[in-house]
Amino acid sequence: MKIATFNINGIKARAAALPNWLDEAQPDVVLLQEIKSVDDAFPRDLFEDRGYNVETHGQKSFNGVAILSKLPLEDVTRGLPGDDDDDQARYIEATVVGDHAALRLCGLYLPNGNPAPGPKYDYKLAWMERLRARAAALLAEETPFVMAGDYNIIPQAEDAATPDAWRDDALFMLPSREAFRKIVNLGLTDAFRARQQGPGHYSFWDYQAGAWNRNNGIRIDHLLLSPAAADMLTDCQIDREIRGRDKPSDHVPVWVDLAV
DNA sequence: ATGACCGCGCGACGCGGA
Repeated sequence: MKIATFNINGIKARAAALPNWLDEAQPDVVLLQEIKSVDDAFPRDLFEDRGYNVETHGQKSFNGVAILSKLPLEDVTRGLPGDDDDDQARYIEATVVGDHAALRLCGLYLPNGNPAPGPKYDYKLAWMERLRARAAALLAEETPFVMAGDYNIIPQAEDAATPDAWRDDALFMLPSREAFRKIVNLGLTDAFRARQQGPGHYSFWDYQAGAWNRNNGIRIDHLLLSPAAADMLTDCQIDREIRGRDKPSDHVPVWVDLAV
């Protein structure tokens, strides 16, 4: 089962590039972030015509997550537990049933957190603690799961082309990386690092300052696997080249193949 | 990060109905 995460930076702006990539890459499941659309305005037909089931959790202008799946999506839940006052659309879960196992899909768009310090940074860290609690709850249930999305976290210096430039940024500051490690250290596997080592692997390049042409990227889109899901891992890749196409998102897809 | 962007909603604007 090929499962991808992709921050598309606006579904309307990606109405051509996203279907093109789907037709080529043929993922079974896609966790989308930054749809920047309310549910009613999401162009479901684009995906239903290609055989995908569609579940969205949108809001006006900002954020918004969705799941596309060739398999039926069951027990869909919207929003990250732990704060009833949080009205930002950043989290969605659903279950797919494979040949051997049921798999919980957790799609997330973790807050950027800049400027730091400040209220946006406090929100990021609080959100990460809620995500840790959710991962711990799923582990306690022994539900195999994939927690994937735009984490807005550069885990290590090797995950940035110019790490010194990010030292005081909310994506790379020590408390951010500690909060990320606290989630991983529950027993989750960073799928990409289970398959690939070394520097130079990125999932985001800023639109500004020729970042793509200079390969000034960062790796911030991650798929964290529960132990049972990690045992099913057969591949993990970054579809880097689509960043160079017409009207690209500033992120590219990252995907795993799981023998579910 | 940075020389270099992008997407969105809003409002302006044009249009049609009162």
